[in-house]
Order: sequence, then C-alpha cells, then structure tokens
Amino acid sequence: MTIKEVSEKYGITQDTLRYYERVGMIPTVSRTAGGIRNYNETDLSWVELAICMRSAGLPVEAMIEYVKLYQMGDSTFAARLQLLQAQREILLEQKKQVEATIDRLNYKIARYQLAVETGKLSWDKE
Amino acid sequence: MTIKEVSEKYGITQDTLRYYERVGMIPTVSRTAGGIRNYNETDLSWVELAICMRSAGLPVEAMIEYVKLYQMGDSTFAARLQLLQAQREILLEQKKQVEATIDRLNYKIARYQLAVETGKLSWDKE
DNA sequence: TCTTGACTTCGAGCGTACTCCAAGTATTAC
DNA sequence: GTAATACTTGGAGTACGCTCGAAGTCAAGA
Repeated sequence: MTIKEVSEKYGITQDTLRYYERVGMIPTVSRTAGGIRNYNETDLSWVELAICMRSAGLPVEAMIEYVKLYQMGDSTFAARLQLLQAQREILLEQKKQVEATIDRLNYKIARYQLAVETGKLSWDKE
Repeated sequence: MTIKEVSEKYGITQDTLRYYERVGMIPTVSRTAGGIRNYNETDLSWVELAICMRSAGLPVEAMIEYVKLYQMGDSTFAARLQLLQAQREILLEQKKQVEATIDRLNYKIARYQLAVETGKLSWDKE
C-alpha cells in the first residue's frame, strides 16, 4: 500500500505519516526496491495504533517509548505493560474531565435555550 | 483574592492566569486601588470555567469568542448557545475517541499481563 | 523611611506536533 | 525516451498554549 493510499484510508496527511516514522512513533515502514514506502499489514496496524493514541490526546513521546521497548524484544514485556497502564490512567483522568465539562456545557446550554426563548438569562454570572 | 491565592486554589500558575486574562479568555479581573489583581466571586467563576474548558482540551480561541459574545450583551444569547453546542459536539466526539483508546489499551494490557507471567506474547503484531 | 518580596506589564522564548519547502529520485503513461 | 506525477530525505517554518525575563511599581513589616 502506498503512502497516498494509507493517508486516504486514515484521513491523515502523508507528511504526518512520514513524521510518525521519522520520530520513531512507528517502526520503519517497508519499501519497494526503489526505496518507496510500501505499507504491509504490520505497518498498517502500527499506523492505526499511532492514530488511535494520538487522537485520544496521548503524547507522541509515549508511543516512541513503546516502539523502542517493542524493538528491544521480549525482555521488555513488563516495561511495556507499565507504560500502557500509565497511559490508561491518563486517559481515565481525561475522560473524567471531558465528562465534567460536557455536564457543565449541558447546564449552560439548557439555560441559554431558555434565554433565547424568553430573552432573559436566569440568575447568574458567566 | 490575590493572584497567588487563586493560583494555589486551582493549581495553575500566576503566569497562566495573567495569560488567560491578557488574551481575553476571561474578562478583565478587578483590581485594588494600586492596580493589583483582586479576584472577586465573578472573576473566580470565570477562572473556573476557563480551567474546566481547557482541561477538557477545548481551544483557548473558543473561550475568547464566548467572552466576547458575553460582553456584547443580551443580543448574543443565540450565538452563545450555538458556540456552546458546537463545543459540546467536539467533546462528545473526544469522549468517544478516549473510550475507544481505553478499550484498546485494556486489550493490550491484558495480553501483556499474560505475557509477563508466561514469558510469551500471544499471537500478534505491535 | 527603608527594605523585602510580591505584584505589574510587555515582549520574547519554548515545547509539542505537525506542516511545508527544496532538491533530488522513481514510476507510470504516452 | 520523455514528460508528468508521485515519491524520497532533510531541514526550516508554523500554530498553539503557555512560560520566562526584564524593568518597574506596590505594600507590609522593622
């Protein structure tokens, strides 16, 4: 699969794909004889993982660390486990924050819906 | 309440508090006769709102826009409502992403827990 | 009154994560 | 073979959200 196809498949620019590879967020992608990227199944699953992590807001650095451990082989299982657990903790916290903010927005939205109807905002600040 | 007290109350630096005010993410904070920030109830509720939005990952720009509309008065109720709804949409999407990534991490963590015990990672890639 | 430490503004600097550009190589269509 | 297009690397540039530094002002205690 060419870089163009991959970029279209995942809705991410080719520049970003090259960037991910360059900084080590995914392992080096396989190439054609001419040196052109030719993503195989494994490459794609790394890309997918990277996109998943990034779109949840996890730092690039964490993925780089994970890839490094992966490349060091079976002796890093425990370290990888620890890394994944730490990232999960961050996300659980993040989820809480997002939910709290959604609640807050819901409250404000309800008040503004009333305000738009009546022309007056009920008792308040901000 | 002084800027120092506010920064300690919310676990945010004084620099950040000044930055939020400077860029218009919160309205101008009240001052003492000497020009020193003296946060009142209303100022605090703005700070709290700003922190809530930011910690959920919403852009500074959205809060600036909201404050601008607020300062334009009652004629902007509908616009404010729309802005809040748009931000909520973003957060609902963000929440989905975070949950998907947590699920993925949970799966990987389970596999690595087994791997740490057995010394072998079950059938796979990344 | 003087000193000390916290406050002020303004502008510059930094870290993260891309994003773009230049110069060159590879592949495809004719 | 040649043109057009897509790819390559390396490095520079950008956007966002702070974060820091400099130079000066303010306020509480000795």
